Amino acid sequence: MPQVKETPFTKGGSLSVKRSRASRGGNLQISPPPPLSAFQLQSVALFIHVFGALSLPRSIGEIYGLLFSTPEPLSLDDVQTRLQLSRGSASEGLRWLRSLGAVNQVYLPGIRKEHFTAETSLRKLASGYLRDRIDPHLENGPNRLSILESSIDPASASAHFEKSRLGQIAGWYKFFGKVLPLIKALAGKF
Amino acid sequence: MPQVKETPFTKGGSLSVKRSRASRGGNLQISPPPPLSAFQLQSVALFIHVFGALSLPRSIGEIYGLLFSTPEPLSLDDVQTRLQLSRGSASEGLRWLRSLGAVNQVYLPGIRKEHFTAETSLRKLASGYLRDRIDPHLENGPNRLSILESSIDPASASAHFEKSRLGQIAGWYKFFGKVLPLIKALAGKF
DNA sequence: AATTTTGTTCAAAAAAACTTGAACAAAATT
DNA sequence: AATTTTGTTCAAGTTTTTTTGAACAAAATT
Repeated sequence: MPQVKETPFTKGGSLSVKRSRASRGGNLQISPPPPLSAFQLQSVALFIHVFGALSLPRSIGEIYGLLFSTPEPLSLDDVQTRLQLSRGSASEGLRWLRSLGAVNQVYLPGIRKEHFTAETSLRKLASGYLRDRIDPHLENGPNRLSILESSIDPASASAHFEKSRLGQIAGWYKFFGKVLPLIKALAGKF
Repeated sequence: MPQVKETPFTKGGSLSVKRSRASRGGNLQISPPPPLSAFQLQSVALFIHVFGALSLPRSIGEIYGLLFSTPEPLSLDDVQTRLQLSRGSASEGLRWLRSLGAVNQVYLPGIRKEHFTAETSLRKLASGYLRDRIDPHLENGPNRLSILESSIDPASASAHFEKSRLGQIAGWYKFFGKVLPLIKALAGKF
């Protein structure tokens, strides 16, 4: 049954990082990754947990946690080296966070690399999450309902029961149709 | 990056079941599993999808979908044979659903096996889910916040920034503390 | 009290999700 | 236009989650 992972990083006091290495291309000279501050480490742990509650992968929590706890915008490379994760994870994780609106792209004058910061507005975070992860399911609702409806044989003995179940589901969709906008609106006030 | 599985069962028209067998103990005589009606099959598909949106396992969606679409209470064995899943999955899935309050236990006079029906009250479903899967994280909030707070070195240059982040998170917790009860209350009206 | 029925548990197997890193593409610099 | 820098993609590898099924436990029936 479903549950949230518990790892060294997630537990209160742990202050070290534990992943296997990746060093760019043929780069022989690796500058030592800048160690994370206590605040950064705790933030990363916190967000691994929070994102885990939504069944999102660890790397996403790590990345958001790092950006959240760092005043300056960070580049892909910064994220990769500081969290010791692969380029692939860093890239895809950042992209996912960006698409959700949880991470902002910052253009620094005179610097080529793209840089990123954490979006902290609850309104943007909530509406991004709902838009990307929940709304699509609701939009499918009417379609799914009609498929279900067409599977009822009106002549059968169970037709009455089945129609009442159908009504039930319709009510649920209505509920979410009302509640989600409400949540988005309320999030704007925090 | 995170996504929802797409399987034969999940797609619109598929009307067959596809899992490897399990037949009780040394039972040589297997009665053929009663085939699911079109309505049941579509319901199962629907709930696999809905539960999948919450990253819950397929078997949970199947079980709830079957109970939802069946007028009579079903026993563990009924569930197992009709969905062609293992005893273990059926047992654990039912237990999980029961603990959430999404499935009700029904005692049928004169019948030994426990029987189950789907709970369809939105209020009970929503509050069960929130209670089991979300509330625990919020209860941890204050604790996590204080850990984070204690990781700030007040003398450091970044202390100001870090404190503002801390305030941010505190605001988020407050938001959820307000919104969750509201959702539960609203669910009662549907 | 032996047997049968019913339900749970958990180690091992299977499936799904996540991560890695090397190959590729695109853009900027030399 | 060659080279370097930066970023993405995706097949293969790893880890985690889910499922299976056989062993066990508990209760009821014979």
